[in-house]
Amino acid sequence: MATIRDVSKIAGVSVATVSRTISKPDKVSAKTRKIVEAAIIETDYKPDILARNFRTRKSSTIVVLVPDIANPFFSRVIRGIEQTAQGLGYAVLLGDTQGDRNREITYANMVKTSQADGIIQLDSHIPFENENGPYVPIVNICDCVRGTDIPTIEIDNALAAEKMTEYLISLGHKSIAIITGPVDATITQDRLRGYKKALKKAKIDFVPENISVGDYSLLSGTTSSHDLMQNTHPPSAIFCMNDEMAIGAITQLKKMGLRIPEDISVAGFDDISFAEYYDPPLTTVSQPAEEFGSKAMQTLYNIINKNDLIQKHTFLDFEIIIRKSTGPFKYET
Amino acid sequence: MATIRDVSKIAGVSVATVSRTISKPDKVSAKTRKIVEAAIIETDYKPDILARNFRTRKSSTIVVLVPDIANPFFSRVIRGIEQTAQGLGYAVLLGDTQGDRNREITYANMVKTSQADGIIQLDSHIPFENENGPYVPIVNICDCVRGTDIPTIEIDNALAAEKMTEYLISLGHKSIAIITGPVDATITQDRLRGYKKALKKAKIDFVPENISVGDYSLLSGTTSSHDLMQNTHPPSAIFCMNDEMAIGAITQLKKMGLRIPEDISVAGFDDISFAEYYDPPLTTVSQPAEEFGSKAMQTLYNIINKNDLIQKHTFLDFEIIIRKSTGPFKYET
DNA sequence: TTGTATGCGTTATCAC
DNA sequence: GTGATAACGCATACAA
Repeated sequence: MATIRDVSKIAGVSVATVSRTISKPDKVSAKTRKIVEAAIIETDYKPDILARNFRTRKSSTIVVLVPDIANPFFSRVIRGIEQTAQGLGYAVLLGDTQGDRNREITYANMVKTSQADGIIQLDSHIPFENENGPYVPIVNICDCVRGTDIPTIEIDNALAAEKMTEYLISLGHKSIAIITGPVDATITQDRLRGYKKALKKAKIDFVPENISVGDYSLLSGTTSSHDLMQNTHPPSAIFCMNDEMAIGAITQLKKMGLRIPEDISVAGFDDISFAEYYDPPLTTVSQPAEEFGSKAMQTLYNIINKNDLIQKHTFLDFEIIIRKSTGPFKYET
Repeated sequence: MATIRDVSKIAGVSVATVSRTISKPDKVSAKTRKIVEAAIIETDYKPDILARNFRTRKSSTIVVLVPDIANPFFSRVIRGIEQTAQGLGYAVLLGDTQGDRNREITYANMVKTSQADGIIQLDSHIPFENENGPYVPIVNICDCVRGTDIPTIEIDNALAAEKMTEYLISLGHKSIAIITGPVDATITQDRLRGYKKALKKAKIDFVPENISVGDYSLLSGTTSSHDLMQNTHPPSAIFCMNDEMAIGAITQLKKMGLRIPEDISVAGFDDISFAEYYDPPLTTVSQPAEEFGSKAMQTLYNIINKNDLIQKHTFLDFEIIIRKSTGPFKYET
């Protein structure tokens, strides 16, 4: 493998000039630049990235912290991150944390040791032991932490939940249950707030019984929906905080002999690819998953390279997708 | 940040001894080891990974090449890789190639430049421009290249397809269509072989018309199944090479007014989590996705570290999962 | 078992 | 605009 020294010898210039030709071409005269470039080709010189990383204390690598890569929504986000990272010359280290805080911290430490230049966090934690540590480039997406000045990228979750609830109300539903994510997550609280707001606007009493806490899994959709139907006043519509739980719920409700949407409406969140292909096709909130990733990577890039165009808070658009899993409320006959 | 020199001063030993204490503790006397360890704690010394990587020409990082991370089966495999990699002290670089050969080569070059120590390839290419280049630790999984000596981890795809086809035949089906993946993929050819073998054993003529080439997407399941039903002799069963295409197919067939499985049977491959929750629940071939990943990482680790226990060819178990999307063949009434 | 000394390949500082 | 040279922090060959 040719080194920078080999190139400098062949080009008849110093190693410094070769280095400059590569990283700051405008600081080299056109003439010597040509000579050096020729020598680089002749020697088939490839800069030693490890040496460069070591010297510059940069790795051109970012780590993405994800609770679970097998979640279809997250994997789309990661695809968006990866595509944009490639374009910007960054590699993506995968940090599947399974929600484990220690793993988050382990990965976050890779930034402190310069193994990575920044972090994209998809969960609603701050992955540091103490916030007073050294400055770490980070952006928080999808499920954002409140009360910090960490740049975030999200949709207006409260508004999205409000709109979906309003839509269900517009269909005549008055007893609308909701299957949530983990209660401590910001995203859960935001969406719950939107849900309650819509109820209040429609002068429908909020019934605590109508809330069931899920964990975003298919299974939790089935168990939660089953539980909800045991209520003294079972709901006529169920709003799930992701599509997996909605699909789990529909499966369960069908098993109980209910027809969707004639007997009960079900709505989801995310608009994963399967939503459209389900039976019935799922009414849901569509989120721009890839754009989440791409915007996050772009923002992180700006932070790392101290571009002053850092937007502290980016809101992306969501869309209510109406399909066949929701329908008008019908009184029992 | 404390360096190895700071530690050596405090401990009153040479930097070499500190270095040894960390990487080859048994080469240091118990007494000095204690002293050094105390000094490490006192200074809160953390080895500079970048310097170490540079010096040792190793990165403790592997790259995984995946055609599409958003594919639920692949994301489970990657989860398996990542979990095992963490345990072995390796970081995982994500290489979403979108099937692009140039991207594969770009990522593969990271190994040649020591930015990564090895590769796990999930697609059926060899990610090198020429095979005569320097030796690169690599393992190939899921969809394996033939005729190379690259270690592979796979299920017996031909056998799995044969068994599933046999099962459909046992239900009385004689016109069994198959929706494949890309024709040039090893996995497609293997499964096709198994399918044909089962037909032959049952003395059923192979009908080229019964093959439709898909691309593993939901959409291709719908278009392929639609096409197949236009055949002069439409099939009474469709075997799809993944669950997404099976779900796409069922959606399409239902739209055409067909009942599953009364009018037509559909089987998939992979047993993704949604398979069980579909309506009807999908008959499919279950593959141990996480185990694929974990076995691959373990094997790659052995190769990188030249453990002699490298198994060139690992076969994992599959299982035919019979659910409700397949049923007995019924003559038209 | 331990210490000394060297160098890995690059970038950055400072002269010229 | 260019060159000489000093780091960067570590691991290791070799000497002791």
